[in-house]
Amino acid sequence: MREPTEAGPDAAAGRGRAALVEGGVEFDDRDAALLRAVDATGSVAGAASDLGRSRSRALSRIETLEGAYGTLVERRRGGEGGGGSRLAASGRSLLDRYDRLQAVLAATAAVPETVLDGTVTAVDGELAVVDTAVGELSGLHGGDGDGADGGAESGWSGGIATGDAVQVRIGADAVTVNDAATAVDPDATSARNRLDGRVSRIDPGETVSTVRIAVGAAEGSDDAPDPDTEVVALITAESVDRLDLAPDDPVSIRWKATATRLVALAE
Amino acid sequence: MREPTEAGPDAAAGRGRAALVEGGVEFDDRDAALLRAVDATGSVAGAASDLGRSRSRALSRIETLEGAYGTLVERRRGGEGGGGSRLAASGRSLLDRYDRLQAVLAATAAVPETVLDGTVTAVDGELAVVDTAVGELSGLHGGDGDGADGGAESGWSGGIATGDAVQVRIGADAVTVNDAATAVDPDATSARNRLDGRVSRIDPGETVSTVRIAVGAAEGSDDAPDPDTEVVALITAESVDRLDLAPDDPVSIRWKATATRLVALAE
DNA sequence: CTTCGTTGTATCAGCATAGAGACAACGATA
DNA sequence: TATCGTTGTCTCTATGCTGATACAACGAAG
Repeated sequence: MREPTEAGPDAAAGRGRAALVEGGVEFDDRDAALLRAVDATGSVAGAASDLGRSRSRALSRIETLEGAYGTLVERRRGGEGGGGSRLAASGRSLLDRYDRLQAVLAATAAVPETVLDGTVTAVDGELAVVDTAVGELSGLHGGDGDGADGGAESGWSGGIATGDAVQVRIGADAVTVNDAATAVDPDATSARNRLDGRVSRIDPGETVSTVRIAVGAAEGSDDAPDPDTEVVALITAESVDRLDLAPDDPVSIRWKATATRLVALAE
Repeated sequence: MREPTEAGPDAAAGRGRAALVEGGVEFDDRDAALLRAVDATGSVAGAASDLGRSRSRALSRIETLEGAYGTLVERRRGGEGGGGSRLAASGRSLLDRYDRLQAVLAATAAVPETVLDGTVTAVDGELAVVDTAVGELSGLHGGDGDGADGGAESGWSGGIATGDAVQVRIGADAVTVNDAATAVDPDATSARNRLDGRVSRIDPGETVSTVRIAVGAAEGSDDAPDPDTEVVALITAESVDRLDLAPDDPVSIRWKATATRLVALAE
C-alpha cells in the first residue's frame, strides 16, 4: 500500500510516533501493518509475503504479541486451502485502539497549542492552580499516584508541588469562544477557566480557522496592551461566521480545567 | 542496562509510548534521559557514566540527534576541568516539547473517552458530519492532505469519505456540562455539538469526577430509555457541587467539533 | 611546560533481531 | 488415498546496535 513516504525527509517533520505498550511489548506500526495484512490476505504467509517480511519472523512476532495482548489471530492449519488465519475480534479492536491513539497523536501534533509559564500556587489532588501572566488558571497534572510515567528512567516527573515552575498547556481545540456581550452565567457551566480578551488575528482555513485572542494582563489600561500573551483557539469557519468574529472584537473564552495540562519545566 | 522494570506486568498496562520524530530520527525517552543527565553532570562523559551507558555511544547518539534537531548540547574540549558540555537552549526547549507530548499522551491514556460508531454523511475539508445513534455529530478527521501519517507502512488511512463507517472519539475532558434549565444561546458559543441527556452515574474522585450522561436516541419516549449510549464527561468535583449534579438530573452537554476526532474503522 | 579530564575518533567484540531456508504436521477437498 | 498450501518449529546467517577500549587533540590552571 501507501507509497514510499518513509524516505521523505520532512514527511514526518515535527510529528511524533506512538505505540501501545502492554506487558513490556510494544504494538508498533509494523505490527499494525502485519495484522492488517493478515486480515487482507487471510494467512500469515500471505501477509508476510505482501509486506516483504519473512514468514518465520512474522509468526513469532504474532506469538510475542499474543503473549502480551491475548489472542489476536485465529490460526488454523490444514483444511481448505491448506489452512489460513483470520483476524480475531480482539485483534480488530486492538487495531481500532491503535488507530484512535494514532488519531489523537496526529491531532495533538496538528492542533496549535498555547503554552504559558507559571508558578503553582495550590495543589489539590490531581488538580492544581497556577499563577500566570493572565491570572490564575487551574489544570490537571499527570501525577496520578506513581505509575504515571511510561518511560523507564527518562527522569520525567509528573509530580508537582506548590512553588514549582510549570508550563500550562492548553490545546487550541479545547478553547471555547463566546460572544463577550452574551454573558454566560458562570455557575451554569462546568468550564472553569475563563478569560476576556480581544481577537488579535484570525487565520482562516478551509473549514477550520485558528483564532488568536490577546489576553492582556492589565485589565483597565487600553493604551498599554500586552501583546505577549495570546491564547489560540481552533474554531470551525462556520462558528467564526456565526459569531461574526473579526480582529479587535471583544470576546470571552473559556476552557475546562480538565482539558488543561500542567508540565513541570526542565530545570 | 535498563533495570528490570520491563518485567512489571502492569507497570505500563494500557499505556502507550510516544517519541518525537524529525528527519527520520526518533527522540526517545532514552534520549531525554541522556540530555537531562548532560544537564545535570555538565559533561557527556559524566552523563554516560551516570546512566551506565558507554560514552562513545552517548556521544554519537547526540551527534545523530543534532543532525536532525539542530544543536542540542554545547560541547567544549580542553580548558577548566578538561572541558565539558552544557545543554543548549534549543536542547532545553526540545526537552520541554517532549515533556508536553508525554503529558498529552498520559492524559489521553488516563482520561476516559466516549467512542460512538457512525456513518459519515458529509465531508467538508477537515470537517465531517457523522450520523450516530444519538444524532448527527461533527468532528475533525486527520486527513490533512497526505503527510498525516507518521508511520511508514501501517496502512492507517486518515482519509474519510461519505458513507464510511467511522468511530467518533470524544475525550471526556472536552465535554462541557451545562444546567439544562439555564439554556445557553446556541449562537453565542463556538461549541457546536450539543446533546440533552440525564446524568446516569457519577464516579466521584478526589478532586475530579467522572460523570456519565445517558443520551437516549428517542427523545419523546420516557419509558423506553436507551441505556446503551452514554457520553462521559470529566468534571472537577467543585463543578459537580456548583451545578448540584445528581443521578437522573437533566443536563445539557456540549463539545467542540474541533475536539472530536473521527477514526476510520478497521474493515 | 606539565597536568588534567574532557571531547573527538577509531576499532573490536558481543548481543539482539532480522531474513532465508528446510522439513514435519495438519486437514478439507478432489 | 493423494494433493495442496498453510501452520508450527528448527537451524543458519547477516545486519545493526551497544558496550569496551584505546589514543590523539584540546586548552585553562598551576
